[in-house]
Amino acid sequence: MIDTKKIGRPRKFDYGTALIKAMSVFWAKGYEGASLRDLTGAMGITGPSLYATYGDKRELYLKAIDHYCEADACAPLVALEEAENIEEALQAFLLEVIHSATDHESGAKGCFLASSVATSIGQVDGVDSRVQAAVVHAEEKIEARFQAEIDKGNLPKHFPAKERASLLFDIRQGYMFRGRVGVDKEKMQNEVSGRVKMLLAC
Amino acid sequence: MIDTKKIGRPRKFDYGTALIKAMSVFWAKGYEGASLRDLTGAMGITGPSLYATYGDKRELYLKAIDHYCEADACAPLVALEEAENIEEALQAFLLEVIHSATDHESGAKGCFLASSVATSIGQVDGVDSRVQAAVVHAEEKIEARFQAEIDKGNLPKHFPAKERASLLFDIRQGYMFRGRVGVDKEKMQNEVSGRVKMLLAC
DNA sequence: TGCTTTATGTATGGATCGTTACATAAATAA
DNA sequence: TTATTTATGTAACGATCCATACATAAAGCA
Repeated sequence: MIDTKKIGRPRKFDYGTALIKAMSVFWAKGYEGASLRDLTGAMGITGPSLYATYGDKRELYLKAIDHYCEADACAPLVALEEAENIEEALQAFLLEVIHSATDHESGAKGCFLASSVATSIGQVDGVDSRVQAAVVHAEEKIEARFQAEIDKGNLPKHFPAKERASLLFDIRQGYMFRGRVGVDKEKMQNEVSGRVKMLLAC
Repeated sequence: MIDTKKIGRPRKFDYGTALIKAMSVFWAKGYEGASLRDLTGAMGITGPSLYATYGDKRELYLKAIDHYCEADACAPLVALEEAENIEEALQAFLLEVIHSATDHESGAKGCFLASSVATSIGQVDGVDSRVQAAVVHAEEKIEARFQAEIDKGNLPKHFPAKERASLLFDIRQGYMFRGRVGVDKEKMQNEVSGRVKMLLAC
């Protein structure tokens, strides 16, 4: 039931593609560091098109954050949920984190939320609640995976699911920061198996 | 041998105090978000005084980063090194991290390097090397503390000092990010003792 | 064919950005 | 005192910032 026919002149660019380009600019340069010239240049559109389509700079920024939360941020969580057993799940989660921290297709390093958006917390209306929601959402997903393993009997009943979930999320932040700083990818990968064992120890 | 007598009109403000004020502004607003108006206003000086004393905006920024690395960033490391035994050392380190992430005297939240400076990596000349050096320095200090305990026989010879050092640093990053986001301080403190046990487990 | 609707490109608005001349003030040195 | 040195405050510079007015172009609808 998607009505592709719309009144008026059709836009020449793709909404989502241009939004991803905008996200890349914000990711690399931050909110204040990303000028309208940078944004329109990367998006391949003019200023008035940007304002007509996305609103002002702040609204474009919030839309970029929402896109990151829906697309990029959930990739490790998907890997966590899809793996067969919990050990493979944690391994896949961390490897996906390292991958996105060092080899993101946009060329930007680290985590968009941790390395760029965090700077605008308390500065740009609407950012705080989004970042807080992203943290809660991720930790809940991780905890749910642990709990599912407990319920299936693969982890002991007294396994501290909540504590380990927040620990895994903190480890994620550590990897993301090191990715931004430029730490060698292989150095991070070598640590993964040892950390997985720790996360599952009782 | 400090020669307090200097030729020329003496400056009306204290170099270090004003630098800390500048750091607070950069910390809260980021490099691009901190305008010269913001900076001079917080520092209590005029534009020309700022340029004559610290150089341009970028040089002031780098001086603020250096100050943070020498003063604030090392507080948890000092706590780590001064504590009697390794368990108390880790506890003190993490509590100091949480304290600085949530109750820094400047009013800013999180870690200056992780929450603000990270955004300017690859954007402002001189930032990359400073952040990389800070990471290496911190991990070396932590590893040295572990190694000292191994040498004293308080930790087994096969204790993975390097891996645990980088893990502790990643946990630090996690706490700092959550401080920036606004996670409740007590929630973080409650996790500390459990994490200390994990960090020392073999 | 108009009429309406939406998107585009040009061109520019006022505000703020970082930075610097310039003249003045306050200290030491001769 | 006079000369030298350094810091201060005012005032302004060109550049860039985000945002928008305006006229034009391209679609569906009547």
